[in-house]
Amino acid sequence: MRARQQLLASLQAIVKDMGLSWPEKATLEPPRDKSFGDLAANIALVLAKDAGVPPRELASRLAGALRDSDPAIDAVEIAGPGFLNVTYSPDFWRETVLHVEAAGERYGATTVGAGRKAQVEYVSANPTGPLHIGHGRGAALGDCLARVLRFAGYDVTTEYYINDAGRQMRLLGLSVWLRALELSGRPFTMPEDFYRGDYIKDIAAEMLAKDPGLVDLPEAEGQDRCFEYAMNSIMDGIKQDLIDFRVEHQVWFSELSLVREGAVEKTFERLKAAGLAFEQDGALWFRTTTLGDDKDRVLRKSDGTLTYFASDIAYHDNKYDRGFDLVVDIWGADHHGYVPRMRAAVAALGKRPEQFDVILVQLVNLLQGGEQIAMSTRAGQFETLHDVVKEVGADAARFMFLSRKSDSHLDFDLELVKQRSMDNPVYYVQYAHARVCAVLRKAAERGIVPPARMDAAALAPLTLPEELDLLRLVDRMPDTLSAAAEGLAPHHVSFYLMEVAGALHSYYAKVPVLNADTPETIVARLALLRAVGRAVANGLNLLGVEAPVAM
RNA sequence: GCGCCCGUAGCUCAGUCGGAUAGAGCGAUAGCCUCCUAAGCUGUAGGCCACAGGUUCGAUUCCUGUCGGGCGCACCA
Repeated sequence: MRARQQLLASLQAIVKDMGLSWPEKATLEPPRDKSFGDLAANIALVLAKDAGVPPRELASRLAGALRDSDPAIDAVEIAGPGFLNVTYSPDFWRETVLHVEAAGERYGATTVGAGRKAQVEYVSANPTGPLHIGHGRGAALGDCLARVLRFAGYDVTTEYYINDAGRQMRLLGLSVWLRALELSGRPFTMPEDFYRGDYIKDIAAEMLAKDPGLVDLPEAEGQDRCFEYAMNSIMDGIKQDLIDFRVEHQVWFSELSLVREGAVEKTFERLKAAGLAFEQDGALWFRTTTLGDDKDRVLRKSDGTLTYFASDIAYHDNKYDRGFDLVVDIWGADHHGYVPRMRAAVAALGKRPEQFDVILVQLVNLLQGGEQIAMSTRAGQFETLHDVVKEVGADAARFMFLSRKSDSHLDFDLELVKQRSMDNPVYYVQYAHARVCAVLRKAAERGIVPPARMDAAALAPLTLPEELDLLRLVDRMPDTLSAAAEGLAPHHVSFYLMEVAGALHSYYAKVPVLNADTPETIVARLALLRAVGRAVANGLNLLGVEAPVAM
């Protein structure tokens, strides 16, 4: 926000001149009530004690200095216990259009990330079956967060961790193998905990069609082959589902590769050297209790196999080795008990707590017309991400996922998501963009095209309160986006867009653009709409939602 | 039993580092197309911010406790 930055600079200079230091608790923010001006500062309240002056008196001194310091400021008022309510001039707000025009597709981008390397790991579902709706939420969130972080100046890498080394994978191979035996009429017994989904049978049938001799192989080799084939087949499906959902992963990282390269053993040595690993009851333990966990954790089980945790530590070690300053993991909320031990691991690797973040995504409740759809293994009921995206479209699904904060439960109602109402705000926002485009298109048909770069003076006809409101909103965009990045909270983007869309629809209904009184007013209003449309388009792009030019 | 998350309008949810009179949509209800896209706009009703204490100039926000809901508490992943 230009206004915020400018005011911050002015106030900081004034406070410094008074021989005082800028307190951390000072805030500058748009007040709830518009009559309180454009920005409210609590600096006098926070600083009063240090200055040894009552808040209102300090506020009065600051106000005087502020009025003299910046000609763009129209008014400074002292309110309540000592707030400074600052109002900027209409000219100042009109310049917002010029800033949008200059920045174009980059409008809203900031440099708060300062080029720091960040990694976002998300989805990372075991390749034992297709992605379901819950994975979709994590996928949308991770993908959007990556875009938001990039826009805020981070150097972001997106990654999917493939758990291809554990017990689940052996079980997958076994399940396919047994199905293959079944399909070939060979004797077999199904254990309790094998994978039962129909896709397992499909994979087995597919393998037999290509190689009927499969079932004649020795058991170990057959199961190995089944595992490899099944995993690749399922991973291909997962990758395609993610592509269809417009979700990007730049790196596909194999757990098995860590084990094979000895990275896990190397990590063990590291922990042992730090005195954090010990043997007990035939197992290798990690003393996470000294680092905030509530019990110690096993790394290598007494049967010699590794725990998932062991390779996950090695994986995170690998991440930091690749130079990431910030590592963000997105997990299902049912894994929250795993957080303390991972934090302990990161600490053991010598990293600061702020270099590691976990976003826990709450579960998704899939509904149809208010009725809960059972997430059973039974096929056909839109339980997979693929089916849901096919049914409601990527735009609506993404927007729905991204308009809740991640730690609240999400009711995903297929009927509502298909509806064109405010229950499904994606249309509301997209419609705002389409409307802007429609007006600009119609203007062009009449031969009216505002210059790509407006002249400041040509914006003077923008005097209505609604127009200044729109400009203030657009000016706020960079702040909103950087807050979303720093808070790892993409839902701020969605809410911001709904607010902008609301202001635009309201303006559209109330103020004629093409039928304005003078040609100068028409051009100025077109330029305003174009700027608002640009802001909406940039925001939608961060959500990975299309900004249609017509609806 | 212990730990984490949640509790804000009838419903679904926002509310940033503690700020001024508590926010939106849906639903309810009353209106608005001779005029740039009605997938829209304008009004009205609707609140003990779960409850009780504490911290301070000020608490929906921070702390403690209680109640209610969800999820964890593996040599599973």
